[in-house]
Amino acid sequence: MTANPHPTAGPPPAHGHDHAHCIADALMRADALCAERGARLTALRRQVLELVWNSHKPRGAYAILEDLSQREGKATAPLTVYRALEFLVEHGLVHRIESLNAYIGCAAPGAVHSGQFLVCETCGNAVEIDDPRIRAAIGTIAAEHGFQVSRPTVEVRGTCTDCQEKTP
Amino acid sequence: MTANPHPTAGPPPAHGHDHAHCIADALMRADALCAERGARLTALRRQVLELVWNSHKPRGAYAILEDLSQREGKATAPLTVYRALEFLVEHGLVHRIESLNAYIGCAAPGAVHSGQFLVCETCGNAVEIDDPRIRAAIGTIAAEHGFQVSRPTVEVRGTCTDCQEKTP
DNA sequence: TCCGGCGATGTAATAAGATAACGCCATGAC
DNA sequence: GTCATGGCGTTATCTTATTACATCGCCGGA
Repeated sequence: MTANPHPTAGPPPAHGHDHAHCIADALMRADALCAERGARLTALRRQVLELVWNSHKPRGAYAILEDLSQREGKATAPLTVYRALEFLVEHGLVHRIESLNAYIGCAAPGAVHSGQFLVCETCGNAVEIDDPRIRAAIGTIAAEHGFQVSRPTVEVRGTCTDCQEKTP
Repeated sequence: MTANPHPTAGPPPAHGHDHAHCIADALMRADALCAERGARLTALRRQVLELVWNSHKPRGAYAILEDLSQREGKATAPLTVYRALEFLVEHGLVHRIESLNAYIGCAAPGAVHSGQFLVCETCGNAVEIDDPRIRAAIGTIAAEHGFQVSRPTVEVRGTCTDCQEKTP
Protein backbone atom coordinates (compact mmCIF):
# COMPACT_ATOMS: atom_id res chain seq x y z
CA MET A 1 0.00 0.00 0.00
CA THR A 2 2.91 2.33 0.61
CA ALA A 3 3.66 2.21 -3.10
CA ASN A 4 0.71 4.40 -3.90
CA PRO A 5 0.28 7.27 -1.50
CA HIS A 6 -2.56 8.76 -3.49
CA PRO A 7 -4.81 5.84 -4.29
CA THR A 8 -7.54 7.84 -5.93
CA ALA A 9 -5.10 9.31 -8.37
CA GLY A 10 -3.89 5.91 -9.51
CA PRO A 11 -4.98 3.94 -12.55
CA PRO A 12 -8.33 2.20 -12.56
CA PRO A 13 -8.18 -1.03 -10.58
CA ALA A 14 -8.12 -3.41 -13.51
CA HIS A 15 -11.85 -3.48 -13.69
CA GLY A 16 -12.16 -2.22 -17.19
CA HIS A 17 -13.69 1.13 -16.42
CA ASP A 18 -12.93 4.65 -15.36
CA HIS A 19 -13.03 4.22 -11.65
CA ALA A 20 -12.49 7.87 -10.87
CA HIS A 21 -15.91 8.30 -12.34
CA CYS A 22 -17.38 5.76 -9.93
CA ILE A 23 -15.92 7.66 -7.03
CA ALA A 24 -17.03 11.06 -8.25
CA ASP A 25 -20.51 9.73 -8.90
CA ALA A 26 -20.74 8.13 -5.51
CA LEU A 27 -19.69 11.33 -3.77
CA MET A 28 -22.16 13.38 -5.77
CA ARG A 29 -25.02 11.06 -4.98
CA ALA A 30 -24.00 11.07 -1.34
CA ASP A 31 -23.95 14.85 -1.24
CA ALA A 32 -27.38 14.99 -2.83
CA LEU A 33 -28.85 12.33 -0.60
CA CYS A 34 -27.55 13.87 2.60
CA ALA A 35 -28.64 17.34 1.58
CA GLU A 36 -32.09 15.97 0.90
CA ARG A 37 -32.25 14.29 4.27
CA GLY A 38 -30.60 16.99 6.27
CA ALA A 39 -27.87 14.57 7.22
CA ARG A 40 -24.40 15.98 7.75
CA LEU A 41 -21.90 14.50 5.37
CA THR A 42 -18.92 16.05 7.12
CA ALA A 43 -15.46 16.24 5.62
CA LEU A 44 -14.40 13.21 7.60
CA ARG A 45 -17.35 11.11 6.55
CA ARG A 46 -16.98 12.17 2.97
CA GLN A 47 -13.32 11.22 3.10
CA VAL A 48 -14.11 7.80 4.50
CA LEU A 49 -16.75 7.29 1.85
CA GLU A 50 -14.21 8.15 -0.79
CA LEU A 51 -11.74 5.67 0.67
CA VAL A 52 -14.39 2.96 0.73
CA TRP A 53 -15.03 3.64 -2.93
CA ASN A 54 -11.37 3.37 -3.69
CA SER A 55 -12.05 0.06 -5.36
CA HIS A 56 -14.84 -2.40 -5.85
CA LYS A 57 -13.36 -4.64 -3.22
CA PRO A 58 -14.79 -4.66 0.25
CA ARG A 59 -12.29 -2.98 2.57
CA GLY A 60 -11.71 -3.63 6.22
CA ALA A 61 -12.16 -0.82 8.70
CA TYR A 62 -8.50 -0.92 9.61
CA ALA A 63 -7.41 -0.72 5.99
CA ILE A 64 -9.51 2.41 5.65
CA LEU A 65 -8.02 3.62 8.88
CA GLU A 66 -4.52 3.29 7.48
CA ASP A 67 -5.42 5.20 4.34
CA LEU A 68 -7.05 7.88 6.37
CA SER A 69 -4.09 8.23 8.68
CA GLN A 70 -1.83 8.52 5.68
CA ARG A 71 -3.93 11.20 4.08
CA GLU A 72 -4.25 13.18 7.25
CA GLY A 73 -0.59 12.74 7.94
CA LYS A 74 -1.32 11.72 11.51
CA ALA A 75 -2.51 8.65 13.32
CA THR A 76 -6.25 8.29 13.52
CA ALA A 77 -8.14 6.18 16.03
CA PRO A 78 -10.23 3.19 14.95
CA LEU A 79 -13.28 4.77 16.44
CA THR A 80 -13.07 7.66 14.05
CA VAL A 81 -13.44 5.31 11.13
CA TYR A 82 -16.06 3.13 12.78
CA ARG A 83 -18.21 6.12 13.55
CA ALA A 84 -17.99 7.39 10.02
CA LEU A 85 -18.80 3.94 8.68
CA GLU A 86 -21.75 3.68 11.02
CA PHE A 87 -23.14 6.89 9.64
CA LEU A 88 -22.57 5.80 6.06
CA VAL A 89 -24.15 2.42 6.62
CA GLU A 90 -27.13 3.97 8.36
CA HIS A 91 -27.75 6.15 5.37
CA GLY A 92 -27.31 3.31 2.96
CA LEU A 93 -24.23 4.82 1.35
CA VAL A 94 -22.08 1.89 2.35
CA HIS A 95 -22.82 -1.76 2.96
CA ARG A 96 -21.12 -4.07 5.34
CA ILE A 97 -20.10 -7.45 3.97
CA GLU A 98 -20.65 -9.64 6.98
CA SER A 99 -18.70 -12.61 5.75
CA LEU A 100 -15.61 -10.46 5.30
CA ASN A 101 -15.96 -7.95 8.11
CA ALA A 102 -15.53 -5.36 5.43
CA TYR A 103 -17.26 -2.41 3.85
CA ILE A 104 -18.16 -1.49 0.30
CA GLY A 105 -19.84 1.45 -1.38
CA CYS A 106 -23.49 1.08 -2.23
CA ALA A 107 -24.19 1.18 -5.93
CA ALA A 108 -27.66 2.64 -5.56
CA PRO A 109 -28.09 4.58 -2.36
CA GLY A 110 -31.56 5.91 -1.81
CA ALA A 111 -33.14 3.02 -3.64
CA VAL A 112 -34.26 -0.16 -1.94
CA HIS A 113 -31.19 -2.02 -0.84
CA SER A 114 -31.69 -5.54 0.22
CA GLY A 115 -27.96 -6.04 0.35
CA GLN A 116 -27.16 -8.81 -2.05
CA PHE A 117 -23.61 -9.43 -3.18
CA LEU A 118 -21.59 -11.67 -5.42
CA VAL A 119 -18.19 -11.85 -3.76
CA CYS A 120 -15.27 -13.22 -5.75
CA GLU A 121 -12.93 -15.23 -3.58
CA THR A 122 -10.10 -14.85 -6.05
CA CYS A 123 -9.90 -11.17 -6.90
CA GLY A 124 -11.84 -9.88 -3.94
CA ASN A 125 -14.27 -7.82 -5.95
CA ALA A 126 -17.85 -7.70 -4.82
CA VAL A 127 -20.73 -6.83 -7.09
CA GLU A 128 -23.95 -5.61 -5.61
CA ILE A 129 -27.04 -7.12 -7.09
CA ASP A 130 -30.62 -6.53 -6.18
CA ASP A 131 -32.52 -9.39 -7.59
CA PRO A 132 -36.28 -9.18 -7.16
CA ARG A 133 -36.56 -12.97 -7.30
CA ILE A 134 -34.26 -13.41 -4.34
CA ARG A 135 -36.00 -10.63 -2.50
CA ALA A 136 -39.38 -12.16 -3.28
CA ALA A 137 -38.28 -15.64 -2.28
CA ILE A 138 -36.98 -14.37 1.03
CA GLY A 139 -40.18 -12.45 1.61
CA THR A 140 -42.28 -15.49 0.86
CA ILE A 141 -40.47 -17.90 3.10
CA ALA A 142 -40.27 -15.36 5.88
CA ALA A 143 -44.03 -14.91 5.66
CA GLU A 144 -44.50 -18.66 5.74
CA HIS A 145 -42.59 -18.71 9.01
CA GLY A 146 -44.40 -15.69 10.38
CA PHE A 147 -41.02 -14.03 10.45
CA GLN A 148 -40.83 -10.27 10.17
CA VAL A 149 -37.82 -9.28 8.10
CA SER A 150 -35.75 -6.28 9.06
CA ARG A 151 -32.51 -6.86 7.23
CA PRO A 152 -31.97 -9.57 4.66
CA THR A 153 -28.35 -10.41 3.92
CA VAL A 154 -27.27 -12.35 0.87
CA GLU A 155 -23.58 -12.88 0.26
CA VAL A 156 -22.73 -15.34 -2.45
CA ARG A 157 -19.10 -16.44 -2.40
CA GLY A 158 -17.60 -17.81 -5.54
CA THR A 159 -15.56 -16.89 -8.60
CA CYS A 160 -16.31 -14.06 -10.99
CA THR A 161 -16.17 -14.36 -14.76
CA ASP A 162 -12.78 -12.69 -15.13
CA CYS A 163 -11.14 -14.95 -12.59
CA GLN A 164 -12.68 -18.05 -14.13
CA GLU A 165 -11.13 -17.11 -17.46
CA LYS A 166 -7.73 -16.52 -15.92
CA THR A 167 -7.63 -19.89 -14.19
CA PRO A 168 -9.65 -22.39 -16.21
CA MET B 1 -23.82 -18.33 32.71
CA THR B 2 -22.42 -19.21 36.08
CA ALA B 3 -25.94 -19.79 37.31
CA ASN B 4 -26.24 -22.99 35.37
CA PRO B 5 -23.12 -25.09 35.58
CA HIS B 6 -24.66 -27.96 33.65
CA PRO B 7 -26.41 -26.32 30.74
CA THR B 8 -27.42 -29.49 28.99
CA ALA B 9 -29.16 -30.71 32.10
CA GLY B 10 -31.29 -27.59 32.35
CA PRO B 11 -34.84 -27.10 31.17
CA PRO B 12 -35.57 -26.67 27.50
CA PRO B 13 -34.76 -23.14 26.37
CA ALA B 14 -38.30 -21.86 26.13
CA HIS B 15 -38.67 -23.06 22.61
CA GLY B 16 -41.65 -25.26 23.19
CA HIS B 17 -39.94 -28.58 22.66
CA ASP B 18 -37.81 -31.19 24.31
CA HIS B 19 -34.45 -29.80 23.54
CA ALA B 20 -32.56 -32.70 25.05
CA HIS B 21 -33.98 -34.62 22.16
CA CYS B 22 -32.55 -32.16 19.66
CA ILE B 23 -29.12 -32.59 21.21
CA ALA B 24 -29.28 -36.36 21.36
CA ASP B 25 -30.47 -36.48 17.78
CA ALA B 26 -27.75 -34.18 16.59
CA LEU B 27 -25.08 -36.23 18.30
CA MET B 28 -26.45 -39.46 16.88
CA ARG B 29 -26.54 -38.10 13.38
CA ALA B 30 -23.03 -36.77 13.81
CA ASP B 31 -21.79 -40.14 15.00
CA ALA B 32 -23.39 -41.83 12.03
CA LEU B 33 -22.16 -39.33 9.51
CA CYS B 34 -18.59 -39.38 10.76
CA ALA B 35 -18.53 -43.16 10.93
CA GLU B 36 -19.77 -43.25 7.38
CA ARG B 37 -17.08 -40.87 6.22
CA GLY B 38 -14.27 -42.19 8.31
CA ALA B 39 -13.98 -38.84 10.02
CA ARG B 40 -12.90 -38.82 13.63
CA LEU B 41 -15.50 -37.33 15.88
CA THR B 42 -13.24 -37.21 18.90
CA ALA B 43 -14.43 -36.65 22.45
CA LEU B 44 -13.44 -33.02 22.24
CA ARG B 45 -15.22 -32.41 18.97
CA ARG B 46 -18.28 -34.21 20.16
CA GLN B 47 -18.28 -32.12 23.29
CA VAL B 48 -18.03 -28.90 21.29
CA LEU B 49 -20.83 -30.06 19.04
CA GLU B 50 -22.95 -30.72 22.07
CA LEU B 51 -22.22 -27.27 23.42
CA VAL B 52 -23.11 -25.69 20.09
CA TRP B 53 -26.40 -27.54 20.22
CA ASN B 54 -27.05 -26.28 23.71
CA SER B 55 -29.70 -24.00 22.31
CA HIS B 56 -31.05 -22.85 18.99
CA LYS B 57 -29.16 -19.63 19.35
CA PRO B 58 -25.94 -19.12 17.50
CA ARG B 59 -23.11 -19.14 20.01
CA GLY B 60 -19.80 -17.35 19.82
CA ALA B 61 -16.60 -19.34 19.88
CA TYR B 62 -15.62 -17.75 23.16
CA ALA B 63 -18.93 -18.60 24.78
CA ILE B 64 -18.38 -22.21 23.80
CA LEU B 65 -14.85 -21.91 25.08
CA GLU B 66 -16.13 -20.82 28.47
CA ASP B 67 -18.56 -23.70 28.68
CA LEU B 68 -15.89 -26.11 27.68
CA SER B 69 -13.43 -24.79 30.24
CA GLN B 70 -16.08 -25.10 32.88
CA ARG B 71 -16.89 -28.67 31.97
CA GLU B 72 -13.29 -29.67 31.81
CA GLY B 73 -12.58 -27.85 35.03
CA LYS B 74 -9.56 -26.18 33.50
CA ALA B 75 -8.83 -23.32 31.16
CA THR B 76 -8.93 -24.22 27.51
CA ALA B 77 -7.29 -22.27 24.72
CA PRO B 78 -9.34 -20.57 22.01
CA LEU B 79 -7.57 -22.59 19.39
CA THR B 80 -8.94 -25.78 20.83
CA VAL B 81 -12.46 -24.61 20.19
CA TYR B 82 -11.69 -23.09 16.83
CA ARG B 83 -10.14 -26.30 15.62
CA ALA B 84 -13.09 -28.33 16.72
CA LEU B 85 -15.46 -25.85 15.10
CA GLU B 86 -13.46 -25.95 11.90
CA PHE B 87 -13.85 -29.70 11.77
CA LEU B 88 -17.55 -29.50 12.49
CA VAL B 89 -18.14 -26.82 9.89
CA GLU B 90 -16.14 -28.74 7.30
CA HIS B 91 -18.34 -31.74 7.82
CA GLY B 92 -21.49 -29.68 7.72
CA LEU B 93 -22.42 -30.46 11.30
CA VAL B 94 -22.27 -26.83 12.28
CA HIS B 95 -22.86 -23.60 10.40
CA ARG B 96 -21.23 -20.29 10.97
CA ILE B 97 -23.53 -17.30 11.11
CA GLU B 98 -21.39 -14.65 9.50
CA SER B 99 -23.40 -11.69 10.65
CA LEU B 100 -23.01 -12.74 14.27
CA ASN B 101 -19.57 -14.31 14.29
CA ALA B 102 -21.28 -17.28 15.83
CA TYR B 103 -21.94 -20.94 15.32
CA ILE B 104 -25.07 -23.05 15.25
CA GLY B 105 -25.83 -26.72 14.82
CA CYS B 106 -26.93 -27.84 11.39
CA ALA B 107 -30.45 -29.19 11.29
CA ALA B 108 -29.82 -31.55 8.41
CA PRO B 109 -26.19 -32.55 8.13
CA GLY B 110 -25.40 -34.73 5.19
CA ALA B 111 -28.12 -33.14 3.08
CA VAL B 112 -27.51 -30.17 0.81
CA HIS B 113 -26.97 -27.14 2.97
CA SER B 114 -27.05 -23.84 1.27
CA GLY B 115 -26.90 -22.12 4.63
CA GLN B 116 -30.02 -20.06 4.93
CA PHE B 117 -31.13 -18.65 8.27
CA LEU B 118 -33.87 -16.63 9.83
CA VAL B 119 -32.19 -14.89 12.75
CA CYS B 120 -34.38 -13.27 15.38
CA GLU B 121 -32.85 -10.07 16.68
CA THR B 122 -34.94 -10.20 19.83
CA CYS B 123 -34.57 -13.70 21.23
CA GLY B 124 -31.44 -14.62 19.34
CA ASN B 125 -32.82 -17.85 17.96
CA ALA B 126 -31.86 -18.81 14.44
CA VAL B 127 -33.89 -21.18 12.32
CA GLU B 128 -32.24 -22.90 9.43
CA ILE B 129 -34.26 -22.97 6.27
CA ASP B 130 -33.37 -24.41 2.93
CA ASP B 131 -35.70 -22.84 0.49
CA PRO B 132 -35.39 -24.13 -3.06
CA ARG B 133 -36.75 -20.84 -4.41
CA ILE B 134 -33.98 -18.85 -2.80
CA ARG B 135 -31.42 -21.37 -3.90
CA ALA B 136 -32.81 -21.30 -7.42
CA ALA B 137 -32.93 -17.52 -7.53
CA ILE B 138 -29.32 -17.30 -6.42
CA GLY B 139 -28.31 -19.88 -8.99
CA THR B 140 -30.10 -18.02 -11.73
CA ILE B 141 -28.68 -14.62 -11.04
CA ALA B 142 -25.22 -16.03 -10.53
CA ALA B 143 -25.47 -17.71 -13.92
CA GLU B 144 -26.62 -14.46 -15.45
CA HIS B 145 -23.48 -12.83 -14.14
CA GLY B 146 -21.28 -15.72 -15.19
CA PHE B 147 -20.51 -16.13 -11.52
CA GLN B 148 -19.55 -19.53 -10.23
CA VAL B 149 -21.01 -20.06 -6.78
CA SER B 150 -19.04 -21.83 -4.11
CA ARG B 151 -20.80 -20.80 -0.94
CA PRO B 152 -24.10 -18.95 -0.82
CA THR B 153 -24.91 -17.25 2.45
CA VAL B 154 -28.38 -16.06 3.36
CA GLU B 155 -28.95 -14.56 6.78
CA VAL B 156 -32.26 -12.84 7.26
CA ARG B 157 -32.40 -10.66 10.34
CA GLY B 158 -35.75 -9.84 11.83
CA THR B 159 -38.25 -10.86 14.45
CA CYS B 160 -39.65 -14.34 14.94
CA THR B 161 -43.32 -15.13 15.53
CA ASP B 162 -42.96 -15.61 19.26
CA CYS B 163 -41.20 -12.31 19.79
CA GLN B 164 -43.73 -10.46 17.64
CA GLU B 165 -46.50 -11.76 19.88
CA LYS B 166 -44.70 -10.75 23.03
CA THR B 167 -44.12 -7.16 21.90
CA PRO B 168 -46.93 -6.16 19.54
C1' DT C 1 -23.90 38.66 22.83
C1' DC C 2 -23.77 35.01 25.68
C1' DC C 3 -25.19 30.63 26.95
C1' DG C 4 -26.92 25.98 26.68
C1' DG C 5 -27.41 21.97 24.18
C1' DC C 6 -26.38 18.69 20.88
C1' DG C 7 -23.99 16.33 17.53
C1' DA C 8 -19.26 15.35 15.82
C1' DT C 9 -14.70 14.30 16.87
C1' DG C 10 -10.49 13.11 19.79
C1' DT C 11 -8.09 9.97 23.20
C1' DA C 12 -7.24 5.90 25.77
C1' DA C 13 -8.16 1.53 27.13
C1' DT C 14 -9.96 -2.83 26.38
C1' DA C 15 -13.11 -6.43 24.74
C1' DA C 16 -14.10 -9.95 21.32
C1' DG C 17 -12.88 -12.83 17.61
C1' DA C 18 -9.35 -15.42 15.17
C1' DT C 19 -4.84 -17.32 13.81
C1' DA C 20 0.34 -18.42 13.64
C1' DA C 21 4.21 -21.07 15.25
C1' DC C 22 5.88 -24.70 17.69
C1' DG C 23 5.92 -29.09 19.94
C1' DC C 24 4.13 -33.28 22.26
C1' DC C 25 1.50 -37.43 22.24
C1' DA C 26 -1.63 -41.16 20.77
C1' DT C 27 -3.00 -44.01 17.17
C1' DG C 28 -2.55 -47.03 13.41
C1' DA C 29 0.16 -48.91 9.34
C1' DC C 30 4.02 -51.36 8.20
C1' DG D 1 9.27 -51.46 17.22
C1' DT D 2 9.31 -47.52 14.47
C1' DC D 3 7.54 -44.25 11.80
C1' DA D 4 4.03 -41.08 9.95
C1' DT D 5 -0.05 -38.79 10.69
C1' DG D 6 -3.47 -36.29 12.86
C1' DG D 7 -5.19 -34.34 17.10
C1' DC D 8 -4.31 -31.55 20.80
C1' DG D 9 -1.73 -28.20 24.13
C1' DT D 10 0.81 -23.77 24.83
C1' DT D 11 2.05 -19.27 23.87
C1' DA D 12 1.97 -15.27 21.53
C1' DT D 13 -0.05 -12.28 18.43
C1' DC D 14 -3.17 -10.30 15.15
C1' DT D 15 -7.57 -8.30 13.52
C1' DT D 16 -11.89 -6.32 14.44
C1' DA D 17 -14.89 -3.70 17.35
C1' DT D 18 -16.54 -1.20 21.43
C1' DT D 19 -16.76 1.34 25.97
C1' DA D 20 -15.91 5.40 28.64
C1' DC D 21 -14.85 9.89 28.91
C1' DA D 22 -13.22 14.54 27.27
C1' DT D 23 -13.42 18.28 23.91
C1' DC D 24 -14.82 21.05 20.13
C1' DG D 25 -17.86 23.72 17.27
C1' DC D 26 -22.09 24.97 15.48
C1' DC D 27 -26.76 26.64 16.09
C1' DG D 28 -30.85 28.47 18.37
C1' DG D 29 -32.90 31.01 22.10
C1' DA D 30 -32.66 34.28 26.03
